[in-house]
Amino acid sequence: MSDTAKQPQQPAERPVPTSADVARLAGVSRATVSYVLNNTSAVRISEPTRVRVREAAQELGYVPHAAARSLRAGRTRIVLLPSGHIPVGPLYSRFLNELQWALRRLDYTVVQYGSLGLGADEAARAWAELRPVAVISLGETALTAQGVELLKRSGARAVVTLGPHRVEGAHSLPMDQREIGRCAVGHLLERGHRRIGVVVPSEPGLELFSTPRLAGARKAVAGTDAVVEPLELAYDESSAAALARRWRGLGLDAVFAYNDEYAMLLMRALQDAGVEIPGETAVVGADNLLLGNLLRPRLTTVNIDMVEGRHLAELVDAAVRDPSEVGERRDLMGATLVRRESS
Amino acid sequence: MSDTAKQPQQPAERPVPTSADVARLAGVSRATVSYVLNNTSAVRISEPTRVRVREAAQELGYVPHAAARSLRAGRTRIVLLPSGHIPVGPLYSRFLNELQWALRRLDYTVVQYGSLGLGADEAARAWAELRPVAVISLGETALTAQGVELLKRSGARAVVTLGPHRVEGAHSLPMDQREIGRCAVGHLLERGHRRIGVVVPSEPGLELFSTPRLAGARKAVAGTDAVVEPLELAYDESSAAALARRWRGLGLDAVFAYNDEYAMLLMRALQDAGVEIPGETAVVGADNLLLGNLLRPRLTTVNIDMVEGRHLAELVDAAVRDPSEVGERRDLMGATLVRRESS
DNA sequence: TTGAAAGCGGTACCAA
DNA sequence: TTGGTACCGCTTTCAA
Repeated sequence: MSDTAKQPQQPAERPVPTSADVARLAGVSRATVSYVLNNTSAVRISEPTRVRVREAAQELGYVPHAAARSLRAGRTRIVLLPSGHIPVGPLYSRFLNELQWALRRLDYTVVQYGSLGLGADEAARAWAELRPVAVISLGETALTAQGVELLKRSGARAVVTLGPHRVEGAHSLPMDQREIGRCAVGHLLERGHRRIGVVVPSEPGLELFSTPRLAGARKAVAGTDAVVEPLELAYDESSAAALARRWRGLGLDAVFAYNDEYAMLLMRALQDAGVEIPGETAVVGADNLLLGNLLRPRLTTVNIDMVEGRHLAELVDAAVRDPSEVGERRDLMGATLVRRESS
Repeated sequence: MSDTAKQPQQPAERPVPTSADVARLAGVSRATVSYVLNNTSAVRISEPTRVRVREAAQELGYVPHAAARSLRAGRTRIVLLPSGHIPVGPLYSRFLNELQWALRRLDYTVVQYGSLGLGADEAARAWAELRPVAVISLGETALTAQGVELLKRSGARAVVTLGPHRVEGAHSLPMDQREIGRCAVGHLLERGHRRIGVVVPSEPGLELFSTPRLAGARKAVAGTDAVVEPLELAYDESSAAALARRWRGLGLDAVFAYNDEYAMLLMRALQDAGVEIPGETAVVGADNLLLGNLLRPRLTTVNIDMVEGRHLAELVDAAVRDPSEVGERRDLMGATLVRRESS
C-alpha cells in the first residue's frame, strides 16, 4: 500500500495473449485453437486436444479480440443504441434494460454510444466507424436521411428510429407521444372543460416529447368549441409560482401539465395561490408516477404502456436477418387515463 | 411507399467502401489515402492530391473501420462504462453525461455496455473482448479481482471502480454512500432524536446504496446513547401503509428514509396514520429532489455533491497515459444537510 | 511526394 | 484429426 515498496507493477508490460500463444502452449496450430474455442461443428477435434487447448487458454487468460474477429467475419453483431441528452425516467430505463437483455439473448453486443455534443451527421459517422449491424435511435439524437444512408453504406442492416419523426431511409416505428396529449385532453373534454392549458417545459431537449404531446392535445380539441393554450414552465418553484400568479388572468379551467413532475410542481403552486383543484382548475399529468398518488388531491395521470423490449428486439433481429421483410408495425406506445382526484 | 413498386432496395448488396476503393477512385495508393485522411504530419502530400483523396472519400461515403484501425494500432481508445441494473436518478445521469462528454473531448470512444443478467466474470470477459483501454465501473456490476486481472491482461490500462467496495487490483475511488447516512443521522442527533429508524428498500439492486447508508447511520450513533433501527420498506403504498400502521409500536422519534422518494412515500403514510411530522417523528430524505419541497411539511434532505464528470475523466486519462502515476484521491462525493420543515 | 508491402488477431478453406 | 495459409481493412516503415 505504501510508497517505498515500488513493486514492478507491469512486469515488462506483458503483452496481451493471442490465439497464437494459446496454440504454442498447447502444442497445436492456431487453426485448431480456433476450432476448439468456437466449437466448430464442421470439424472434429479429439477430446485430448480440446482439453489441452482449453487449459492453455485458461492458463493464459486468453480472451478473443472482438475487433479481429469481426474484421475477419466482415460483419459485427453490434447493435448500437445512441444515448445521452435526456434524463430518462423509470419507464424508459426499464424499457431500455429489457431491450438490452433481449438483444443479448439473441447474441448481439449491445453498445450504448453517448453522442452528447455531436451534430447529427458527426454522430452518424462516429457510429458508422463501429460498423454496427443495427442502430436503434430512441429519438434522443436526431438522425438525418444522410446519416441513415451513411450507416447503411457502412453495413448497418437495420436502422430503426422510434418516435414521431419519420426519417427517410430508416425504419421508423411509431411511438406517438401525441397519443398522450390526446388522451389527457380528451378526458378533460369529457369532464366538460373547455379552456385547457398545456404545459410546455422550457428545459431544452424535452421538445422531442413536449411538441407531440401538445400536438395531440390540439388534435383532441379540433372540431370542438374548446381551446388549447400552451403554457411555458420551467422545472423550478419560482417559474411555477409566476405562472400561478397570473393564473386567474388566463381564464383556464383545466391543465395538462406535460408529465407528473411538472403537474405536481404546478398543482402545488396553484394551491398556494389559492386556486382550488379540481374545482376551479383540473390538473392532469402523465407517467403514472407513484409520487403523484401522494398529493392531495391525488393526481390524475396518463399511464403509458410501453411496448416490451423483447418485442423490439425481435423486430430488430428480423430486420437484420432480412432487411426487406420488415413491414409496418402498430404503435409501440399506448396511453390510458388513470382518473384520480385532481380532475 | 406502397408495395407494388418493389424497388431494388439493396442494389446487389453494395459492399462497404474501403480505403482501397478511395485510393482507386482518387488514383493513388492506400498509403496516401491514410496519410491524407489522418493528416499525418510526418509526411507531406501535395494539395491537389489531398483534394482528390478527400473528394473520393466523400463521394463513396467512406468511413474508416474502427476495428481494423485499432487492430493495426494494437490498442483502442475505448472507455467502457458497464451499465444497467439500477434505475439511475437525475443526479447520476447528469454525472454520467458529463463524464462521457469529457472523455470524448479527450478523444476516447465511450461505450456503455449493458451487462444485465451476466455474472461478474462473464461480464468482465465480454468487456475484455472489446479491448477497452479503460473500464469505469460505477458499482452497478460487481467486479472481482479475477475480473480486473482479466481486463488488465487484455490491455486495459486503467480499471476504476467507484463506490464503497475496494476491488483488488482496481483503482478504487471512494464514493462513500456512508457519508449520506452519517450526515442525515448526525443532524437528527443534533436535533435531540434518540431512536432513529433507517429505511432499507426491499427492491433488489439497491443494497449497493442502502447498505453503506445504513452503515453510515450506525457510525453516527456509535458512542452516543441513540439507537438505529433498520426498517424494510418497498416502494409502494401498501408497504408504506403497513409500516405506518405499526409505527407507534416501534417507538421511534425520527427516521432517515433512504432517499427523498422513499421519504415522501413514508411521510404521507405516516401522516395518513395520524403521526404528526416533525413533532412526533422527524423525517429526513436524501437527493434534494425538487418534489420534496412540494410536500407539507417540506422535506428535510441530504444534498449530494457529486464530483464533476470532468474530474473523473481527467483522472482516467492520466491513468491511461501512465498507470503507475495514479495516487489516492479524495472522496468523489460530498453530503450536506438541507434542513427544511420535516425535522 | 508517393507506393509497395508487412502485419495486427482471428477464421475458414484446402491439403495432408 | 490437424496444419498451412490467405485474407479481412488499416497504418506505417522503407524504398523509390
